Amino acid sequence: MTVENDTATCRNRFVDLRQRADLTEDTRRALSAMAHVRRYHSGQTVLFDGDDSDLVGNVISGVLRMQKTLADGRQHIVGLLVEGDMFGRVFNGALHFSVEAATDAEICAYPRAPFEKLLTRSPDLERVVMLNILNELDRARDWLIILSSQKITTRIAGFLVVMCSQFARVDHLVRNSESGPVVHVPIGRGDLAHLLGTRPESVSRAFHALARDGVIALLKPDLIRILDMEALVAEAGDEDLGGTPNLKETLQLRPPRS
Amino acid sequence: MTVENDTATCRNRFVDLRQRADLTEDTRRALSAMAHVRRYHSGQTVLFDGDDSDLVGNVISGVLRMQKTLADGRQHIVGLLVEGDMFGRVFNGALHFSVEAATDAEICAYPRAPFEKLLTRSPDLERVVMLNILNELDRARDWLIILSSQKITTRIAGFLVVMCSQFARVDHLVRNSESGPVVHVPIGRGDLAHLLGTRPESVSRAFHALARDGVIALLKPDLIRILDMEALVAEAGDEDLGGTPNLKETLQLRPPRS
DNA sequence: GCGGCGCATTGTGCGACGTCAATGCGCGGC
DNA sequence: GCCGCGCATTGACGTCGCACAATGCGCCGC
Repeated sequence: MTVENDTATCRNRFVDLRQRADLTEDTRRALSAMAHVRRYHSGQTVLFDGDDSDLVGNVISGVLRMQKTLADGRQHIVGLLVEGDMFGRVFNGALHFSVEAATDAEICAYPRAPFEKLLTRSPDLERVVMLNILNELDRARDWLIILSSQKITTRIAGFLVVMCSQFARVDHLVRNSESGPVVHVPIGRGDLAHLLGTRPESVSRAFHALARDGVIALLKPDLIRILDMEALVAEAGDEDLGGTPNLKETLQLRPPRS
Repeated sequence: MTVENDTATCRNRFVDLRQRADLTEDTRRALSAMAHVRRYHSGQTVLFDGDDSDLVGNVISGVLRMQKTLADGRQHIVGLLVEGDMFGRVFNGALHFSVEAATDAEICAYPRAPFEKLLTRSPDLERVVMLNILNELDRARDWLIILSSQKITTRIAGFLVVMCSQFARVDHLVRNSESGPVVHVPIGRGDLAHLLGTRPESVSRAFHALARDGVIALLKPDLIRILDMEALVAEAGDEDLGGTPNLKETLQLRPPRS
């Protein structure tokens, strides 16, 4: 059983709401009946800020970014959505941020009204959605910790740790060589700077500072090999690694305890 | 109809889960049957980090702080809980932070298992809980925006704006005089510094810088009058004020459209 | 192959925050 | 009323990140 197979299994289980094993056959059928797949190119907007959107959905492939538009026109990224993540408003009004494709992306969309209706009468779906939102909340709080530091190197290190732990289930963690795991950063320096609340120049400097210290190696601007995970975590402020008690497993790319 | 009466009405509607008008009589009765009120003194721990807690609840009075303990012993506050806020894990495992009383506080606690059971068969409660979590998520994202700036004055300004908008429903917004609203900061400089990811000295400096510019007035360390809301919002980075489209109403302490 | 555009990187000066240390202030105990 | 502790505040100094620019690099269209 290779790493690739595990990853694939993982993806099958989580990526598509309609195929999740923890939903009943009835619920899956009802979801399938109302689902439709949409494709977006990098840069396209999926949902508009303030939009009283009639759409909920989950990401099938690619990366979406959630961003707030400030009054002065600047935009701040408040989170990334990767394969399997849900987005859109359930139950209450307008979005407080817009959702755009950070890469070419595929989503599975559900019209809101029937989705809510199904949600109300399907405890299994309710549970899945609630867990998804709670997970999202945990991720947001992890970001809070990362952003609470104002040393950029710390933020970058925290970002990389989160990429390793949270996104390991999809293929942003490309492969595990003898030198250490290789992380794929799915967004450019500019977006990353927005995400971390800084400037592209500082992001670049922080990456190269970590590289000089032998903590990481920059294979390409968007491909980073982690050489010294321990040092990276220390640089990230010795976080308790929040929602990932099984980080060590993840980093070794062991299959999660099933 | 005075401001105080509106506020009181508001509090009756939201503070206690058992009394919420958007729950059915049956659900309220079931909640009451399993509820028990607990009191905590400032500094006491309500829930421990990593605790596989069997408790969910909501705050009746006072302020709780959610904080992560880092590996090196430092603690970082990831959010505050005020009257009406819910806390605790629904459906899945351990907490990723501890919950402590920031002031003397009263909570209404429910044992987790029966609460979840009730949740599964009560769409009205499900909706209330889900909205609560979504609200929490929005608040976390507002914090993300605030923390994404590393200018401390901006963070402080953002904090004050959030205090005005999000906590206006409880009495942290003390009163509205001719000179402007007065905000009660329910935590000390040290905690505030933890919350904003900085040091008490910098918090102090930022407050006094805003005071020098005539934006706020420091009545007491924990009592702040907003003299120039427009300047404060501008200083906060011209945020779109996230989840508070009715901020202007709130700041004028008008009753919300019912 | 060539040119152009966008993105990443590198260099420099200035301003802001952290650190360390000292002082002021308020409140509760005695 | 007095004392002492904890918290808030203020000051001096070093470091780090931002602003502003310039340069290098890769990719795409022509």
